[in-house]
Amino acid sequence: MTSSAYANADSTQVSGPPTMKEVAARAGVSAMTVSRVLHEDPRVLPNTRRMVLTAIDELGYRRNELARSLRVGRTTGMVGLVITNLANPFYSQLALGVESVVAGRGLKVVLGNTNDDVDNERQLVGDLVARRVDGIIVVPAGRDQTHLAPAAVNGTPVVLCARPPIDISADCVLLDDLGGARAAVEWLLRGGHRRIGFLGPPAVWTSAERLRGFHDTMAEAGIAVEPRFVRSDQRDVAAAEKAATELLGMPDAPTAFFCANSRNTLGVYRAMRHLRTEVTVAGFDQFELADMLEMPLAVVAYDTEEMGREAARMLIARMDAGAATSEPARRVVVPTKLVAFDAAH
Amino acid sequence: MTSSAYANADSTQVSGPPTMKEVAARAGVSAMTVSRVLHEDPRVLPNTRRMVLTAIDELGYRRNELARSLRVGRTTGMVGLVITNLANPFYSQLALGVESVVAGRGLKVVLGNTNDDVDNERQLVGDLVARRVDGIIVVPAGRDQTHLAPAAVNGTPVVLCARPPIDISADCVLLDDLGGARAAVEWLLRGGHRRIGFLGPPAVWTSAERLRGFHDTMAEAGIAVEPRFVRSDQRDVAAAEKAATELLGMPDAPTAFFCANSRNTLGVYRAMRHLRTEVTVAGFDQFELADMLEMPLAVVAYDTEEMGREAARMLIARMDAGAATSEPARRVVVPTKLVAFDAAH
DNA sequence: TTGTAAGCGTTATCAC
DNA sequence: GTGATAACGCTTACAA
Repeated sequence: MTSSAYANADSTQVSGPPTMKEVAARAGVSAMTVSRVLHEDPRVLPNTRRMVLTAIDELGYRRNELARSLRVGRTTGMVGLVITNLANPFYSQLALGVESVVAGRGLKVVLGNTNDDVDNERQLVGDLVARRVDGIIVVPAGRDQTHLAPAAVNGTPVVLCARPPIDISADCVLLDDLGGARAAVEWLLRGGHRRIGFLGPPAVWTSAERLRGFHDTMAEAGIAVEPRFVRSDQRDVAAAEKAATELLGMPDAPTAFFCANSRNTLGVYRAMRHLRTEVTVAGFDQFELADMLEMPLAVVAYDTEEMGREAARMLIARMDAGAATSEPARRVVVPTKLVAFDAAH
Repeated sequence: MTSSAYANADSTQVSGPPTMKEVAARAGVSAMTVSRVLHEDPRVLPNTRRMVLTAIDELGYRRNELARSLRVGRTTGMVGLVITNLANPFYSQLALGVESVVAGRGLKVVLGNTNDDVDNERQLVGDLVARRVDGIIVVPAGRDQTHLAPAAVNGTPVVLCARPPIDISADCVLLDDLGGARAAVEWLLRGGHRRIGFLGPPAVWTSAERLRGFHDTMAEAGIAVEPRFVRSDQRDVAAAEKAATELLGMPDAPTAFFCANSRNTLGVYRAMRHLRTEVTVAGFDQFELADMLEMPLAVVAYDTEEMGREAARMLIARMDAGAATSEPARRVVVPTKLVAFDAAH
């Protein structure tokens, strides 16, 4: 009957959420008995139990999980997820995958956005460790990963995502960037293309790998890559369109492009439409309407959510093993699949 | 010199992260002095300070924020964010907005995904309260919001997002669903359309409002809405395409559609292309390539990230005011803007 | 079956 | 300047 608000109003000052002691007092028992009821200890008498439950209900009591984990030892039921940019669908799908696995274990996700800034990342990770999360999944922003080393995080399990560990030992889940790039470029080569351009974002590890795949595959086919056809600092569609327009305006322009992400693919499409030309594109990332574009197109598709799920599984495995384990770091590679679309319409 | 790992190895058993007491012992001072150094208390002697800092460094010590918030009172520096589906760009942008504001205050975001299930939501919110988050932002999944009432969350500040409070008092940030819908339908009417279809997802509040805007505007124009032209259970693009195809196959088919979200807009576009017809569409949600579709199109655009930012601002205002305040619940409406594209290409 | 005491890691308060 | 003590809310170990 009495709501929590009224119950609190008894005291002169609002005193925050009700505590176990208050419940105990109201039920006329000791705090331990309340604790036992909460733990479904079968030894408490049905009567006592009922009184405690009533008091809990009346006060709107909830056990303080912070205090609990302080006493009972080390596990807080929270895992940290440190990503570079939530607005990017890649990362939000990753987050979804992580969340789904982690929630299945009753764990919560504490989120951090780094904007690809290593200092933010260092700070965030430090904060998560200070909050005693049970593990951390991070998409590392840069080459400096010293703050992710086991010693730096007091042994908190860490799983890297999308980019590999550098100078530290840690589990990681990677995408098959190299394989995907090769498949894409081979598709262009099979189409008879020889003058192929590359468009990508500034070189984080991922796009560097994709560029490497481009170079390797071209080299193996005995085709020289023209440096003027390689552009890799387009962060958004507009920049990509501009770069594509420039390349397409060159003498002996490329007849095809390999794009390291969907923003660049979209940029080429826009450039092509505006110039009323036709080019062939193979690009990383599946995207909405890819099959409807009037352009010979293939995309490198993959399951981002699965990457997140796998990262979460690896993390949980480490957590279960306890910091004690010194199993060598694992590395899982998520496969890619080339999906080609007809230009016909 | 000595790394945390080695320091721990002193004891027989790995004993978790180093504590303040261990730092104190190593520095030859009391725990209080360590605490004071951490608080930059000017009274500690430079020498003592240095010894403590050294010990901290050697042990890789980090203050336990959980224990800290237990002692120092109520604030954990975490806010809960409970959304329905992270994979939906709407929610990930929302999350980004929330994160950016909240991070500016040194707060962390604890994430929860409900999949639009009220039971999940209830559970999640309960969990967050048990973890003593300082506030909660939630996109409520259903009409039953009793678990979000102030009493149910022990007075933890709650801000609702995208959907209004029902039978409870709470701050909220809404999108101008009604206004956006009216603008969209008016645009179609100005284009001379009379037989207009409606396509939308199953009726959560948001799409119900958009449907209401459709009906209102049609009624005011003195045009009868044909029930056979109203379909609202398309959850994805494929279902939307199917529905659109059916409507377009009817005798006296619609010449235009108002779509309650981008998935339905995309479905119409696909149907149109496959049927080689032309229809006009006005739809909620901005999306990539909207300007490139060969179809007379207008979209209702809005700033999702700003919604998140606003929600975070409201929450922080409540948190600062303390649970004590009984200011009436505030309601902020984020405006929409109609963006029309030329079909010309 | 239930209660008491001690302690998890930190800090406010009051001594020294 | 620095330290002892108690307390935050809870639970393990032991006593009654």
